[in-house]
Amino acid sequence: MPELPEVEYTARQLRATIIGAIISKTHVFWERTIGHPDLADFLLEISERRIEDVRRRGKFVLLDLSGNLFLSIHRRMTGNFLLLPPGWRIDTSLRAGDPAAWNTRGPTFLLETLTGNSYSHELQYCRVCFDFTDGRRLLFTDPRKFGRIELWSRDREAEALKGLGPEPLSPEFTVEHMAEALSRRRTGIKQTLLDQTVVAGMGNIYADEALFYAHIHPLRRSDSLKADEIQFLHAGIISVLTLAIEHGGTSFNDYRDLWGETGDNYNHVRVYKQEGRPCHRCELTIPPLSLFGC
DNA sequence: ATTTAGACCTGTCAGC
DNA sequence: TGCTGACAGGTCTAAA
Repeated sequence: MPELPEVEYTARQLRATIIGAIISKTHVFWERTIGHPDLADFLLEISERRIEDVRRRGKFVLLDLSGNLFLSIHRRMTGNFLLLPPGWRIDTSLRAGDPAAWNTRGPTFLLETLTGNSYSHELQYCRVCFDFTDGRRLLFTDPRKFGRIELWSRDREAEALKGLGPEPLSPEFTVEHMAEALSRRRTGIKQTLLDQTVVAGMGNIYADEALFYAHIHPLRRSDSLKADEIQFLHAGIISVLTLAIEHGGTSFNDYRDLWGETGDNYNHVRVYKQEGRPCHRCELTIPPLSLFGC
């Protein structure tokens, strides 16, 4: 479940590897992965585009393309990128629309040179494949099919990304902004942190971690937080995200980097899915949510 | 305007 | 062993 740090890390890897690459052909194996425009226009418009830049906004990876276009890619739960070197043969005979491609687990890849390699599990779930003119391939794999890829004109970026709140690691993310947003919410503070209009890029892991940092219970009503608590929480969000980026993201099960490797922030998580383990702050073990203490 | 429930998906896992 | 059902997880839409 990639959140901001995982997306940032991936964006950096893509920036270092695919800027300048030209898309020669795109294969779509699960049509609903393409969210905009419709599939026919998507395939028509993306052909022969050069990748000019790689950006990140919230949990979106943005690929700027020649012709004033950009791709927005949201991995949702299980989406991942894989960059394959030249020489991999894949069976592209299955296309969106083929019952076999729609109803089974995905295309069959013929891996002549790397049989039994660590990628095989991922390849089974390839939903979209971008072929580059230099022979490399960028795959979008996504077992649960929730991920979305959209193609937009760059003048319509605001429309494509509408509803996204401030970037937590930029100056636009202020304590004042958070205080204002929290004062209008009566739900639990964790749920508010997951609202992308409040702050872009937070998910389950880093919401939990930031709240632990600030000594705030996840179920506290958002509008009950005092000024100093909001200040701590603001600092906690920035701290846990920055640290996680430095560690290359957190892998629990699905997250992989561009080469199929797991991140190592798992070893730095304090509370997310840590029930029953020793607390980093007191001598007790971490209790279930309802009893969350120190 | 905010909040909640349902939909989208499929691998995993507990329980039988 | 094999089956069933619950569950996870981010975001969007419709309904409250």
